[in-house]
Amino acid sequence: MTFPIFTSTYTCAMPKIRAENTTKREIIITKAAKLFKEKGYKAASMRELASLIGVEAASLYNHISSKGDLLRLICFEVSTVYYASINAIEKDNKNSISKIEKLLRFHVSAMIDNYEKVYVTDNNWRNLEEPYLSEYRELRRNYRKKFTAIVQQGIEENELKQIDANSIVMIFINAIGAIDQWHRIIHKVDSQTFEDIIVAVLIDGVRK
Amino acid sequence: MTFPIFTSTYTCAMPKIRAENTTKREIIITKAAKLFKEKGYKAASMRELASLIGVEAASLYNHISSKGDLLRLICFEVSTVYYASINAIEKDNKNSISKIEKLLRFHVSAMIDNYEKVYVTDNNWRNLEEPYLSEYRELRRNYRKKFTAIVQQGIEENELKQIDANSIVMIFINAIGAIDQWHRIIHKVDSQTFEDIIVAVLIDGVRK
DNA sequence: CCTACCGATCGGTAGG
DNA sequence: CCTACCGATCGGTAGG
Repeated sequence: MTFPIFTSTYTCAMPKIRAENTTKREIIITKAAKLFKEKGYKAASMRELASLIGVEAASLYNHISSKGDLLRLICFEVSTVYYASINAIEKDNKNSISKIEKLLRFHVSAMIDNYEKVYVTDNNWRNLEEPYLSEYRELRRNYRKKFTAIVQQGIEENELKQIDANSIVMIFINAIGAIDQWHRIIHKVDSQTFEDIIVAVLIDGVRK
Repeated sequence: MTFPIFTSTYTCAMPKIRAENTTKREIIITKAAKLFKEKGYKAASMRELASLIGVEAASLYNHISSKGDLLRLICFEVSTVYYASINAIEKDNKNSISKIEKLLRFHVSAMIDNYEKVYVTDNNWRNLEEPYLSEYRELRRNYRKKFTAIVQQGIEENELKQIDANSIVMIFINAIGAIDQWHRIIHKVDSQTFEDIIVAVLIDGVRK
């Protein structure tokens, strides 16, 4: 069996959010993302994080200020990367479908390359404390608005079906979460194939 | 703007998992689902649950045996409903696309009608304790296998694109989670329209 | 259904 | 980076 299908207009290799962990602080953040992903933010304890790193809990506080701070750092780092991507794509003089494809491929790549941090952000941002919670919520809302505008453009230019653009964006953003499950299991298809499948299914699903 | 599109083959009205809460025990379970959804299982406390119901925390234990038991009851109740649905659909003598549509509509309806319980199950089942965790994991795996078989049938009968069936199922199951976001916001489209959109986008996305 | 209370664990600080 | 320890909160029990 083969999985042919979609001619990629873009290759969209997204680098890791950070190339290598050098400082102790960065090691703590990375390990925290891994632990938060496995246990959930609330269920993860600073004592367990410390033991993963090989120090006592109290020692963590020489490098970071609190547990909530770890979550905040992760969420806003991910958000920054997402904004950089959509801001660049918005300025493209491409048609809507090309922009959407590029954005979908970015989402998939980001999810694969920065698995833990993206997962933690998507699933635990509600645990942020004020004022960061409100700030993050606004970033999220605004990101979705930008995404919706790109879809709306495609509807108006008759490239896409006449469907509510907001609904499409909600479906797309959720569908991409499938990568999480792809990541967990023995991969019957490689990451590039899976990316192609997601792009093909979603774009053909809205294409006129 | 209108949202035409998909001719529904099935109407698939799924009733609420339980019609009304009569016993105190059922009230506790329902309120627990609501609380677990809002705060997450770990972050929700039995004291807060008790106060929502108007009793002291200790009094809860006259009706349920533990916090973990509440989660178990919710997850396995949802699972039972899902199995009833897919077992019925499997036996249909319909083509693959009709079965998939019916299944998608069931998922959407179940998510809308039993919002809190389905949400809690999808997002908190990892907090189940053994042996229930293993049991639930197996149920989940097996459900997905049934779903995949229906998709595979469509691929082999040339109704669907030649794409890895597992990947399609992962995308579908995740995409349906969009209802959660639909549920949170001011509804620009009603639930029936949103259901139609999801079905249209996903089925056209895999249709040959 | 309540009061009273338990042992455990949490995030975080003081002080060195 | 550690030991020692804090106040708070947790799930749950005893006893009535």
